[in-house]
Amino acid sequence: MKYSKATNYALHTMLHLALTNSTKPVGVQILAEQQKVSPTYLSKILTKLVKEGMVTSASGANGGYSLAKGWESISFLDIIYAIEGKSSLFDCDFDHGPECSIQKVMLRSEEKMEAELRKQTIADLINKKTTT
Amino acid sequence: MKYSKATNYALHTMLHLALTNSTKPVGVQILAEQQKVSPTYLSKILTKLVKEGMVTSASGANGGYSLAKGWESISFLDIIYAIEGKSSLFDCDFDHGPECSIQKVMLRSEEKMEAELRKQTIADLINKKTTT
DNA sequence: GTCCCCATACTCGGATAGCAGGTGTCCGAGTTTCTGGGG
DNA sequence: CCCCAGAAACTCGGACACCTGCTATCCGAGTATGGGGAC
Repeated sequence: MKYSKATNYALHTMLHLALTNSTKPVGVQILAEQQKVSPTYLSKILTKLVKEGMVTSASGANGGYSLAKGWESISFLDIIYAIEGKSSLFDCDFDHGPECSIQKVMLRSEEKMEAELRKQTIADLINKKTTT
Repeated sequence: MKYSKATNYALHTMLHLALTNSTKPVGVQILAEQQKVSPTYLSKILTKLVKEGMVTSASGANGGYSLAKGWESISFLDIIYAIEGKSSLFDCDFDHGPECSIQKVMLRSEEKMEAELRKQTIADLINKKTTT
């Protein structure tokens, strides 16, 4: 089990957008060059973030992506959910009674991680001096 | 990102073995029947647990698997590691400096979950009356 | 009655296909900008 | 000098292959059991 590379790209892109605090959109090619990814692939990933309302897309020349309003409150968990989906990490689809004690343990543990990811925002990283 | 089904099978099998507190080994067919899985597939999974020293395998007639000594201290995390591997959930293989601030956040969150999984043992579930 | 041997049945374990989801790529549609000619 | 039209360049977005890793299966090797015959 691993987080997908797409999640990594999404997180780094969000951080990059936040660091370059530009009012103008940033083109995909710039962002892709930073991470050594195909621009078209990164575009596909960013589409998901747009649909979640975290970033806005601008068409045409000098177009690109920029952070949406209220981005300061976007947490790591929000980004991960946008890419990986909101479903639980563990699904016990057996039929042993209404509640599976194992699943309860797994979900409780997962909640611990999510709680931490929910506290951490992209904005937090900027204050601490970061690497792109 | 999801936990593999194999992990689910492993956890349930461990719980089942712990509940049937038998000194005699339990055959794969019995265990597989409980979870509606192919016996050969379950065998493959249990092999990993054997290599980690959590269960012991007995060949021959009336053979099967049984919990190893000291099983009371086996945690969820031990089982998950045995199946999923011990590598981190998140790998940032870029080259932006020696430390990736994003990865640090991810690892810290992952640690929260692992700490919870490390506290939970199979033996804990038995005391609380469980479903197979 | 006791011991030994053999056939049997059951088990484990590694090697082998099938499939799904993530990874990556390509091309078409749409939009803003810039340039150049005409008024 | 100002305005409008057209072309161009750049962008986004959905649709299409590839490939690693999980899921599942099959078959061979090994071992403890149980029965039967000999002593």
